Amino acid sequence: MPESETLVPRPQTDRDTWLHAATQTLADSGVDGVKVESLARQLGLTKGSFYWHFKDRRALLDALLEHWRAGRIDDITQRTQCAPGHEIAQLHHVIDTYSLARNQRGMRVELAIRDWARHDAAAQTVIDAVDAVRLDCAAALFVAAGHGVDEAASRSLLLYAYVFGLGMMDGEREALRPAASRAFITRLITGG
Amino acid sequence: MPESETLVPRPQTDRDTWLHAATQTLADSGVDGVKVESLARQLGLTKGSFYWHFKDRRALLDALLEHWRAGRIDDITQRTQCAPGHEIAQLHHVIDTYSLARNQRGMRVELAIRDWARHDAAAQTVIDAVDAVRLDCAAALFVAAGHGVDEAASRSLLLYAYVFGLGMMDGEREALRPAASRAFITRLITGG
DNA sequence: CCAGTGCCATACGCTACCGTATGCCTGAAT
DNA sequence: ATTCAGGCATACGGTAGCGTATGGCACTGG
Repeated sequence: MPESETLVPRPQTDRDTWLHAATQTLADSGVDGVKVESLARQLGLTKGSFYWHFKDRRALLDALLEHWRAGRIDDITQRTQCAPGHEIAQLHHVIDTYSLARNQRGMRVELAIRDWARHDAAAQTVIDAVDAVRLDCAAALFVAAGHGVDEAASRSLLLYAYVFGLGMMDGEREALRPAASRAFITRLITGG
Repeated sequence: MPESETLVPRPQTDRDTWLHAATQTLADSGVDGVKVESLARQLGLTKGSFYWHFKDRRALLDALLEHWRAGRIDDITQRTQCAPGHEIAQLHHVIDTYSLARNQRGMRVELAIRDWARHDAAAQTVIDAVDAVRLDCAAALFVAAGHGVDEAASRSLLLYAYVFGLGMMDGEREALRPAASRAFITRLITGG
């Protein structure tokens, strides 16, 4: 990843290296797997580097949360915009995006953070914020498609509970589910 | 907890004390929170006791998994039997059992094990076995209610993905969801 | 040529675990 | 009463991780 076209003399570029490695480890092993010395070994560095970029381990975790929050909210607002009349198709696309296990890495990060949030208030706050945006945007699409407000909220909740529940149950091997089954479920959720 | 009415001279009763405490900690803090010395402190004992009952920490975790597996499968087979003609009502009851957050402790244990299963093969095996039974039993109910086999499988998957996804998203505060919303979703899933 | 700062390595003390070795105590069998 | 095993405590060595202190090195501005 180049990521080298800024005018400013480039602040914190190596900080992002640590962040990226931490996110990867989070996805693979959960929060408790994100250890300073472990990441240092993995990056061919030492703790000396880490503690120059971050105050302590908690600062890394907080930065990770904030980065994820911003990225998710951007993604959601983008993905839930569409031309009038295509709302249901857009919702189908949202479901596919999550359950088709392309970008399965995103799902693993998400599940790791959700689990983390069960013991950590900061992570829970981020999850709540992201979920609120997600549910609001999806409900807006349902409303635009002609559903009532309450029904729109219910369907949105079902939609996200389903995709995350499926991500949790299916794990890697999602391709086993026949496409016809996924399509049936998608139609049931969206009412399309 | 008395638990003192057996005829046999009572094998491993204190072993179960460790198992129970471990399950509780698993629900509260995840697998990585289940530590031998931590549990010992919590029980007012020492490691000497633990290593008499268990070979090592892994043996405790395996026992925990096996205990959970057996309990779950018993529960499922019980809960999915019903008089002919009441299949959909029974499925509604299954959904309520999971999502009504009574026995929220069960959900926390379940989520902790599911997260654990992402890095541990033994836990994944148990999860797979339990899920297979769950999906089969639910699908059998849908079939008995008159649905086709494929649709029954799809609805069963949606049912459990929703229930666990909701448990993951809602966490503790499930009572916030209006009953009407839950009822709408339940009808959508079961087709009732 | 020198000072200063960004970036990193080395080395240290501390704590929390795991697992083992061994000793103490109590109750039941003989 | 003695023996013996169940059930637990104490004590030890070993590892992994956190955070700090400090030193080195490269580059840049003066």
